[in-house]
Amino acid sequence: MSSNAELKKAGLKTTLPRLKILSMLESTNIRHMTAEDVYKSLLDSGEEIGLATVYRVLTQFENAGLVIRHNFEGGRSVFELNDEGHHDHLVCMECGEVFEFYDKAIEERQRKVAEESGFVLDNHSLYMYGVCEGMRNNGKCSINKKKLSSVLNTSKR
Amino acid sequence: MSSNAELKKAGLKTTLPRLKILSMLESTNIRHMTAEDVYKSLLDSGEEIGLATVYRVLTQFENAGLVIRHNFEGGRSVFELNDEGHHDHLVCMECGEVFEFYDKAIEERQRKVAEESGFVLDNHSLYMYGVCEGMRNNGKCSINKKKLSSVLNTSKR
DNA sequence: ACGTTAGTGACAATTATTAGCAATAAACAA
DNA sequence: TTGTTTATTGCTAATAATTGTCACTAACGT
Ligand SMILES: [Mn+2]
Ligand SMILES: [Mn+2]
Ligand SMILES: [Zn+2]
Ligand SMILES: [Zn+2]
Repeated sequence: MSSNAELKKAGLKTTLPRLKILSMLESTNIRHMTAEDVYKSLLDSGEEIGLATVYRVLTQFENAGLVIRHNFEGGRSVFELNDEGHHDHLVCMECGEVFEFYDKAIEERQRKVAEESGFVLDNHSLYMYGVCEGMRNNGKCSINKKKLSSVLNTSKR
Repeated sequence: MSSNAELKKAGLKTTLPRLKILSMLESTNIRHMTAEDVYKSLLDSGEEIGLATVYRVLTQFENAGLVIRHNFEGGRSVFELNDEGHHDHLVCMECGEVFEFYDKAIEERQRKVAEESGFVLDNHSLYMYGVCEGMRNNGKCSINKKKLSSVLNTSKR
């Protein structure tokens, strides 16, 4: 489906900034970005969009279900396109690499726990932090460090 | 063990502010508090401690393993005493109530997933968000709302 | 008690994010 | 198309949470 149609389906007027942000998210090879990452990425490709607009649009996308917002350690929000189904995250504290996974057993147990506690679940986040194989073995990760910097918390950047 | 000894064991000089914060955390019936909650709670009991000191001390406690920092939805850090063992959290988005749970199966699957991905795990956080039974049934929760306000994100307060 | 050094308190500075508002640009009917 | 309406944008200013600075104190060891 075209970005244009995606926006329409989400009930959002198809404006230039929204189109640019959405198609950037769809074409980038970095799945998890902060608002500022998005802003800079657009700047790099010659698109001038105000930072405030980026924040606004990302929040609108979140409410529309187009993107997912994450609160990894470190405080700032990280966004990813909501294209694949639900999954959870493994974050390397050394290089910032993010591995995604889905574990049926975990999801089922979560439902069970919520049910037993009388909760009606809306959503959940499971973040696991550690050190990836690459960083342990040869101190270098398979993916571009610089680009992923935003996932690491401030003290480590 | 006395708060005094706890600090010593953690390698922290036993100062008045640290003692007050630690013993407050040990005696309060609110397990999850923001830095400002801690600050105000101390003020209420007549203890004057600078907010910056509260932030500093909580971070020191975190590094020493005395407290755990949480990043629930909404952005701000929430702290709890690291006295019981590890557990995960169910947060009610209506009233802010926090339920704690521990699920062996989930923990085991997490270890498995990490291992398979080549990660050496350091820690993890599993937060589930929903609506608790009390809020669904009669719109009122079993615990003091005002005191828990800090757990809810800004837009809902 | 005394001196050394880490810790504190008040306040300034940052960082991430949001609010306000005049200028634009979609949508849509004429 | 063109004009009208109204949402959206791009500044910039404002907040909220947290951290940095630095002179003043208070622990700790002697
Ligand atoms: Mn993801
Ligand atoms: Mn807890
Ligand atoms: Zn999950
Ligand atoms: Zn757990």
